[in-house]
Amino acid sequence: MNMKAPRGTVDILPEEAAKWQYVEQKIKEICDRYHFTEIRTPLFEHTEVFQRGVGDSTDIVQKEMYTFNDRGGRSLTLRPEGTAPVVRAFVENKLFGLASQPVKLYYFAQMFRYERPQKGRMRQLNQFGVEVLGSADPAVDAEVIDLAMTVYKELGLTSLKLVINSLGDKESRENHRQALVDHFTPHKDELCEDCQVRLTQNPLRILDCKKDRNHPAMQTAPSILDYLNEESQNYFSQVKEYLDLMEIEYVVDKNLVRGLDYYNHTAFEIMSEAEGFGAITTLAGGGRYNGLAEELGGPDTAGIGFGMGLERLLMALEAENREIPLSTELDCYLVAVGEQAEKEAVRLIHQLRGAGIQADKDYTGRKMKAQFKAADRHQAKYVLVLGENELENNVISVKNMQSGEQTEVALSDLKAYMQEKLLGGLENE
RNA sequence: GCGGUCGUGGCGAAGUGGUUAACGCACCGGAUUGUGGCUCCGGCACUCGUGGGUUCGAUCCCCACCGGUCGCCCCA
Repeated sequence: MNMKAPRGTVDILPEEAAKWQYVEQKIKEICDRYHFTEIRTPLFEHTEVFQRGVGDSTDIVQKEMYTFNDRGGRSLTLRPEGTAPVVRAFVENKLFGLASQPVKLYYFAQMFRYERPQKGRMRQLNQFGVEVLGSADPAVDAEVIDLAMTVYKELGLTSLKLVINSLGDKESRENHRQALVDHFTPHKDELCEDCQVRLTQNPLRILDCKKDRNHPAMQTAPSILDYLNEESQNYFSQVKEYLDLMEIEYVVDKNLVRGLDYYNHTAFEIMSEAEGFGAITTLAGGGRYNGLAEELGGPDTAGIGFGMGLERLLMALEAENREIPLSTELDCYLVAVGEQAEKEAVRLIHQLRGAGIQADKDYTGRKMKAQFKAADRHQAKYVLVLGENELENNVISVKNMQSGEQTEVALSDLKAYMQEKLLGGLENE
């Protein structure tokens, strides 16, 4: 019997989940400022969406997808990335017809990739992502990159590296592809196995092969940047100009290729340079994908977006020792002794909660001393003691755990008293 | 998919082919018959990842599997 979480998956427990909430809330707030709105798409799609969208020759489609047949014989796939589903939804729901263009979307979603897990690589992973459809303005490329960088910066990360490149338009890509084939074919036997396959399937990918990195032919390989036609060159320089205007630092890496077929023009990656971050340094990656909507059955629509790994974001925050502000205090803990008191406690606690006050009590039958310990553990600001003495007089003892002061309050006044103490004025701490 | 390494209580961590598997933290109870953070005392491992095998006997030896971890490939 295997009752463990499947390989490459993890449970996010309350303490950790609080960090996620903080990060997600912060990101949503930034999206709001950039005027992006949320989209939620299904966890799985027809397999063809990814085959056509992401590309058959990609690693994702070839070996990383969680694909299964449902009871109706349909081939479905747990989404391995976010762009294809969002573009599919854009096309299917005819968002290209909306009055407000471009359509600026963001999502938080689980992704699934069948890979060998390691630090920063899960089989189920969480991504925040953004997609802008309906504009081929280079300022949008810059805006999307700016948004990603802003998320990291506002969360406190500093050891970042933004890498950009241009893959050019269709014509530029085809010319470059041919040049690559011509260049590497004479050296085919000297390349690694993977690259020999890439030579015919996707020669562009040879450029970011780490095994063949030092091959002499690599140094002299034709750069995409030399094959950009005028329009593509112009586009790329405008993107860079906008980044410069916003004072966003970047480096151009002509070997930045990105693994997915749909990319053209702008491609970018954001990496962590924090110490001890591990072998995997990519925090987010994205690019432009003009033509993808058409590939998925819609009108020719320009698009750009990125995916940001949230596990890796949390790791980066950890690596840079960024404290996540978490409130762990509890307003009040109710200590009840005796059967009657227990009953009254239930009524009171319900009342306090209804008044906007955090309240909790013991449910394990602990003695008074142990209940106080529990209150301490929960970092309760106040402990409300209800025992026989209090019940007799229709009062409750309110103890300030920090000062140690304790006073009696009439049961009928408790709600108002606690509201005053906890929610009343800013003068209370 | 490939290679290295690891897998003992809630957590951290000793340990030996052979009767009761150290210790620390946490937790529970008591000293203190209604009050926390300190101290003292006591309690807390009938799967030592799982399944086989070797052996008179295995947590410790061997094999397989599962999982973690680090790296390769590639990516978030």
